[in-house]
Amino acid sequence: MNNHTESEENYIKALYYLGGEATVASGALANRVGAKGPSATQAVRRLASKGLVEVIPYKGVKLTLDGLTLAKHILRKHRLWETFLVEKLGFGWEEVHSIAEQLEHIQSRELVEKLAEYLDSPAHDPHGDPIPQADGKIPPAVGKPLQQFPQGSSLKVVRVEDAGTDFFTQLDLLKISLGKEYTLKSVSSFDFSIQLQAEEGESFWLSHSMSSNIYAISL
Amino acid sequence: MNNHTESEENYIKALYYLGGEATVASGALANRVGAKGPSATQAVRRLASKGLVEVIPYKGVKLTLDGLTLAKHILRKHRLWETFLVEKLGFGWEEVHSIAEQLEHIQSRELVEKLAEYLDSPAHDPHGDPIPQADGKIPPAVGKPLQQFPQGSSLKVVRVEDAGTDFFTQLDLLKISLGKEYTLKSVSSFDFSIQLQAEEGESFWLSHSMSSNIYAISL
DNA sequence: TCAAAGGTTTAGTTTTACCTAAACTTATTT
DNA sequence: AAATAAGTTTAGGTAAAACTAAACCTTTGA
Ligand SMILES: [Mn+2]
Ligand SMILES: [Mn+2]
Ligand SMILES: [Mn+2]
Ligand SMILES: [Mn+2]
Repeated sequence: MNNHTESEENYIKALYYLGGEATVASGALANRVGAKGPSATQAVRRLASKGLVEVIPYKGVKLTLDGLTLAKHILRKHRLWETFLVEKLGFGWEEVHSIAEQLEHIQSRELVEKLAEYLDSPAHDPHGDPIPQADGKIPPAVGKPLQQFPQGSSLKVVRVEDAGTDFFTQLDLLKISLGKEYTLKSVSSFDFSIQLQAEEGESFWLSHSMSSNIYAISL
Repeated sequence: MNNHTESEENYIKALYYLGGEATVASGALANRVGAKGPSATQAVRRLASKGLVEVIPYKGVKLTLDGLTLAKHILRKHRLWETFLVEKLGFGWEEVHSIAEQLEHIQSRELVEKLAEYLDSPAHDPHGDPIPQADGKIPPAVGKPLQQFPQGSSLKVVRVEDAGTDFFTQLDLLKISLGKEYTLKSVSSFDFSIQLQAEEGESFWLSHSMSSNIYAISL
């Protein structure tokens, strides 16, 4: 009941990402793990025989309680490792996801807890995503997309979507990072681009595709 | 030419452990990786097709230059991770080997080098074993077994053999660790046990099986 | 020298994990 | 209600990585 392959764990994590506790179509699952339909059908059957998921043929797949617990544990490891890579090793936030994709499968309860302690039991990873805690509780996802703030608001960036390398590069070019504070000067009603103004320094415009992946709280 | 499975890497590492650049019998290899003969024969054929080893049927297997390079790189990762686990996360030196056995397979050149830097480019792991450097060079293995010191020598413990959990537990009970200095008071000619005396504190006896796994340099 | 012993490889299975092509369900549209 | 489209599962393969049993080399000792 405890030893899972890397492939199994990736399916479990995908299931959690796509549906949480809800039912997910096998095609969506296959797509998420980068496999074809029949591979997912088979994989899901292996998982069912281990009690990690429930399958209703032609209807969909759902995590069991055991599956849910495992999913959150893997996500915990993924995000702790991302935090380690950025905070301790000095990686940029765009580089860590693919390495954490490997590290999340390392099996050692003691390692996870020692790592968490070493990082001061963080509640959020370098992208602002909540890190599931050892007891399975998940801190709330903070912030809302920049669009949802009215003109003139003071806000602080607290989270960014993992929208690929180019997105992160653009963030770096614009010197946007978690914790930065801005005033939302204006919103274009033509293309929904947004003008931000930092404490000191000139203001700049953000395209809709950029701003929709940036989350903030108001100050 | 660059992506290897965990199994492949374990065979390569075993080959290096058993023979270095020399030829190794398939049975010894199988034994080392915890598999049966036929599994090793097959594995070794896969490795040969990737140019990592040379096989002469019924004679033995040998690492190619590529294989040797890979072996040292895996060992580098193994020992860097062991160092990390002890130095940064506070693991005991008996706990780290099995976790490093997993971590050594994480693939990211950048991660290895950032980790090494974070640890101040150590030359030796927590057991005193040399860590292969990025360029493939291997620092000399330091120390010689306690038996080889004459009575009255002043010595410093610099390395211990990985002789299993019970050995490490015993070391901990006796408060022996790397860097500790002792005077070798006497050697029993009956059972070859050794009497050590720390700077301050009472002296104590070490059985031959203990002392033969402890390496030191003279001061 | 040649026959037994020991070690290695071959042959044939199993499980995981992927694939394509074909068959089958379900949902939608006429 | 029937036909089509979309999505899912079945059928049949392949490759890695392990196993057991049987055949095959090599070495050695009578
Ligand atoms: Mn990530
Ligand atoms: Mn993964
Ligand atoms: Mn080790
Ligand atoms: Mn290993």
